[in-house]
Amino acid sequence: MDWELQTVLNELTEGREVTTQLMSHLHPCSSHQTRQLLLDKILRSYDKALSILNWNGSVVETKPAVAVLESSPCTDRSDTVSEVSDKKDVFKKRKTSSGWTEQVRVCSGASLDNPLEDGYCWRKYGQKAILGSNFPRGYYRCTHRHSQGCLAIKQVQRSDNDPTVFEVKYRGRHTCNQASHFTATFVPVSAELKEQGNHSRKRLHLLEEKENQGQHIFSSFETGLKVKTEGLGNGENIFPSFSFPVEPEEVRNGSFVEAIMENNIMGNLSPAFMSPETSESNYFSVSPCHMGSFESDLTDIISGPTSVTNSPIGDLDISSLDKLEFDPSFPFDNPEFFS
DNA sequence: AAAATTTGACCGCA
DNA sequence: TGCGGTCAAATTTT
Repeated sequence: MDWELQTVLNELTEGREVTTQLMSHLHPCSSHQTRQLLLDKILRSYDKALSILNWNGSVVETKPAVAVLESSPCTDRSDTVSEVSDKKDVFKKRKTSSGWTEQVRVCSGASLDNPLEDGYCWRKYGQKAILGSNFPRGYYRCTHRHSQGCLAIKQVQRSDNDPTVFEVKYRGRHTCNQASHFTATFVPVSAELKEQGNHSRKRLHLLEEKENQGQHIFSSFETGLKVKTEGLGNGENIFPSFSFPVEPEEVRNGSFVEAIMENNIMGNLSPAFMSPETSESNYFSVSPCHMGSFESDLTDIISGPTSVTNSPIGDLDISSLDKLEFDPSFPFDNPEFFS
């Protein structure tokens, strides 16, 4: 069966199941948070299904309003469109709004090149030399594009002005399970910290360790990590990013979440990982001395917001419900989180 | 063997 | 026609 059709069916089915769950939670004893989570879950499922059937549909409407650096609006001719239209004429997907959901500037002195790991699994599908740029632009799409119909893509390009800076542009929405998993984990953390006056970043960006194009030049003299978030100057920074020293492997095998929980919620998170509360540009660095036992293998830890369209609320899924029910320390009782 | 990356070809838009 | 974005075969990595 066509993967998109299957995805639509799955999402609609899930929406129905979650709706059923919600019904059981309409009892007065059920918490408001739980009901809210279920509602968000439902909306997310429908949103995903609709986004496949019609790109111009509710996706745009339900996207969190996020300021975007549309420095290089691209055409609407994504591979998604062509792939889909090649397979099924009934699925005509076109975006009316061009442009990238966000742009993140990521600095790293350790390993500077290439795909910036951000908690999601990306598959590189192209690289292009850009006119006027010293460095090529890498094109990535979500690894789960075909398996789960996740349409998120990103571009990574090293800055000409500052070669230690990577400009990452995200586009599309992470609808894969991976997205749900991460947002569900991080958002509450952020909410709690915000409540306390600290302001951490929600998302992770980890630099991959690949070396090419001579980035060793930089890695030899700088190990500090810096993250700069841009394009979020709408007053409400929906993507306060979050940085954390975790090896990419941990991200992929799932232990990453545990690491976050242990190091952040359990109170071991270094203040260095906390981002200053600036609505326009979040910029902080992580000194190697904060990395503790991680530092031997950890060459890069970079953080930046991930796709704007990954609404933290909307991406919550059953895994977050599990946390709600089984992890008393999880700050779900924070009203801000559900607002 | 499977997954991921590389890289030249191809395509559409300006 | 050139450029940016994507495709897809070949190659590399896991």
